[in-house]
Amino acid sequence: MKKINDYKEMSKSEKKKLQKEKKIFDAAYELFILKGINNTAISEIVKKAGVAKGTFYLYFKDKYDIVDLIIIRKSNIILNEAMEIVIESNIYDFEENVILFVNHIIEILQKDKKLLKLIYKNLSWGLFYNAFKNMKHYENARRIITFFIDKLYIKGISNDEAEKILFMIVELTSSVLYSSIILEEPDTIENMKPLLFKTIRKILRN
Amino acid sequence: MKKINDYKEMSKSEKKKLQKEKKIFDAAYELFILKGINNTAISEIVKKAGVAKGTFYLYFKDKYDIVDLIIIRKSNIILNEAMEIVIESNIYDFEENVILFVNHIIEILQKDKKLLKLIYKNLSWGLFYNAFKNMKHYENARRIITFFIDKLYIKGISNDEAEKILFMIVELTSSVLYSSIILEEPDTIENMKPLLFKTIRKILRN
Amino acid sequence: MKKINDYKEMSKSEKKKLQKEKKIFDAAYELFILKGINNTAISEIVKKAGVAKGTFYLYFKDKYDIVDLIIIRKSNIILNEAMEIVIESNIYDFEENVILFVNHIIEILQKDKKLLKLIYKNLSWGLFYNAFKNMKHYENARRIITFFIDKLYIKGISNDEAEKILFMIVELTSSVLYSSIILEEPDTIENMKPLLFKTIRKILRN
Amino acid sequence: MKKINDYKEMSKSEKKKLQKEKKIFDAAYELFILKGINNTAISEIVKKAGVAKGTFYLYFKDKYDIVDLIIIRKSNIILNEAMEIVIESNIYDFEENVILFVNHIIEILQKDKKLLKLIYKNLSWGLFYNAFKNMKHYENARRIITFFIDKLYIKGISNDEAEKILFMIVELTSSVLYSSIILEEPDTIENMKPLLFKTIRKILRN
DNA sequence: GATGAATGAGAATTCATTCAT
DNA sequence: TATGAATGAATTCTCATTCAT
Repeated sequence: MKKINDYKEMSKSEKKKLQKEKKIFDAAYELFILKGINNTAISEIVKKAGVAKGTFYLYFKDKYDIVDLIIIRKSNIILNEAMEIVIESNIYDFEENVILFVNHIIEILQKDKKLLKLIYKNLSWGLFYNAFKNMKHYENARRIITFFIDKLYIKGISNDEAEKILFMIVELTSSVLYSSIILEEPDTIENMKPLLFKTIRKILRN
Repeated sequence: MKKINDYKEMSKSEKKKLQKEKKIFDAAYELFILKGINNTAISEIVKKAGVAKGTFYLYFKDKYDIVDLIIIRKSNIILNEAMEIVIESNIYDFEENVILFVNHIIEILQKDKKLLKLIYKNLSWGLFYNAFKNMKHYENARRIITFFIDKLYIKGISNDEAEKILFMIVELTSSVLYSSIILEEPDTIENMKPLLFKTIRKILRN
Repeated sequence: MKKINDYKEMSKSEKKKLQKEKKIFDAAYELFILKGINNTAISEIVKKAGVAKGTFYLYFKDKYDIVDLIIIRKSNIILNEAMEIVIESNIYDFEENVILFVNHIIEILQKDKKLLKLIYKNLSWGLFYNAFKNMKHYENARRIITFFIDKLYIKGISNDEAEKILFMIVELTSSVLYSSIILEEPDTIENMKPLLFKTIRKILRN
Repeated sequence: MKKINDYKEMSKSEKKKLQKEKKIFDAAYELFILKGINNTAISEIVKKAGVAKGTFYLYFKDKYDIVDLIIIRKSNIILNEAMEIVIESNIYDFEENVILFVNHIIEILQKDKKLLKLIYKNLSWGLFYNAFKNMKHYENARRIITFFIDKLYIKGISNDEAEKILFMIVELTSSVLYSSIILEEPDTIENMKPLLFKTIRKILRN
């Protein structure tokens, strides 16, 4: 079987293809962030990417195909960074771990409002969860999920329930993030944070 | 200022105007529910409403103008119903009141998935909250919000914090509702309910 | 009920609409004749007609909508002319009538090869026959068909069979016309004519 | 000149070429039958054939190049079969021979409506007639044509006229076939048959 | 000979908005 | 007020053909 990651072992044309895909992906990402998905025409994407219109359809089904990819890839990066910080902190209290984790995500998305907007409006738990659970490329993200679920299991919570708790924390966090960062409702993220963390702690306790 | 509610006191032409507005509103609602907002053209709305295209622009700025109205009006109805049930229950435990309240909302939206979809995808806390807080027509909804905030105040929670807690409960509930009813992720609403209620109780406790 | 033909009684806007339809129709006809249907873009039609692209779709479903109209209208004109000639000839022999009739059609289409091409390639008996049989506007054409069928009835041929014989004469004639005029195969129309007439006579005899 | 038929004497690479051509031809035929010519893209043909896009252009000029080939080859097969039946019948009455011949063609095309559609819409007498008259590969079909013309010659009809009569019978038959089988207009093929045969007999008689 | 990635012109269709009536 | 014909920019998507490998 062909190893996907071995960029070195790829033929020249395969590399070229990958680069072309990246060009289109990057152009789309920038435009989505800048003008929103619905206001970005494919003709703009290909123009920015410097490829022909037809080339777009060689690599993607439509705009929304790219949106899903963006969400998965970007989330993956952020989640990995957040986990990295948790590990490096050398803190072993689970509640603190979660707060640390969430806090990093907040900080990233606070800086990148556009990305937050894009992710929030197009995220579905299924897309997110299954991508990480099943796909080859997202080993790390999968490990994060498992980490949380395992920790809750130790606290006497079934895997099934743990998964649902995780889901609720994610949903609550992303809702609060979106509303407070983008709309500043009901308050700024700075003012929402203490209550959000308090609420997450409550949810994690029995 | 003209009193809006006094339908009886209106002149004939004013009544006609209101009826025309209602026709357009109703047609738009049905179509949004049926085909989604983006897939509904103004030409379809006016056709269904039986008015001319130009007439639409006499009453509304664009499609999204109507969407906001729909959300506010429909939410208002549902919230009032839910509050009615709380009052009629003669239960005076606050936690139970909230659960009863949320449960009714779940049951309504479980039956009307289309409306849930429409509301969830286009709801913003600001729209919702401010509409009820400030507008004449939504006295009841305003009273509900005040009811909750007062109850939390008695428990020693500041109005400001109470409002945020309310916000979080609303956001969490709507996220869970949407995901579980529409996508059945991470599980059906029936299976999510116990955990959702448990979580809400946790959030309400100190 | 509104009389369709009363051009005089039409409102100004109705007249305008009719003129616009005519403009598009005429432009399309000329282009179809000139370059063929498949090689004519709607953008060319509207450009030639001097209207906006959207206007096209206000009057016609697509290109082929116009093709059908062209065939029916043009056939109607030709058939009426041919019948006129039969009547004016004061010949009362049925066989001669048919030959006279067919001969006129040949002469018209011999002069207008482009129209022949258009008609032949897109004609279906159903379109043709039913249009004349049922539509208000084609009283004369209907009367022609009835005339032939009646004459054959007198000769002891059932209406049903008469209709089929008519169909075969039409099909044979149009095939021969198309092949001989457009492709000069197997011979020129002049050289085919005698045999075609002979064959038609044979078909009409018992 | 290279003998085309000697498959055995071909070099390996020549065989390979022929096989590749056949693959493309077969794929195109199936797709044309299935979806029509205009709705079949070259990319689909090569995909089905399992060759690269560029390869198509090594063997054919365009889609329509293949269409002509299909018509000639398929017609050839059908005509040969029909002739076979005439010969095997041991009937020596010419009129009966023609009817037998036409009847077989009807039966084949009645079973293979798709092929009928393809052939009819793209058949021109010239293509058909000249292919059989001149090309090496269609000796049998050529002999059939000669057979009919000879028989008519015996009846005192010049070769030239005989050819035209044949043409008219073919055109009439194919028109009736197409219209009755595909469109069921003016009636089903079963109901048209008696009249078609009667008409053909009339045409053949002096 | 064979490949298939890349091209980009071009087609059909939609639809919010305007404005003369 | 109300109408609805007209607009035309904008968008998506297709596909025959080329050409470097």
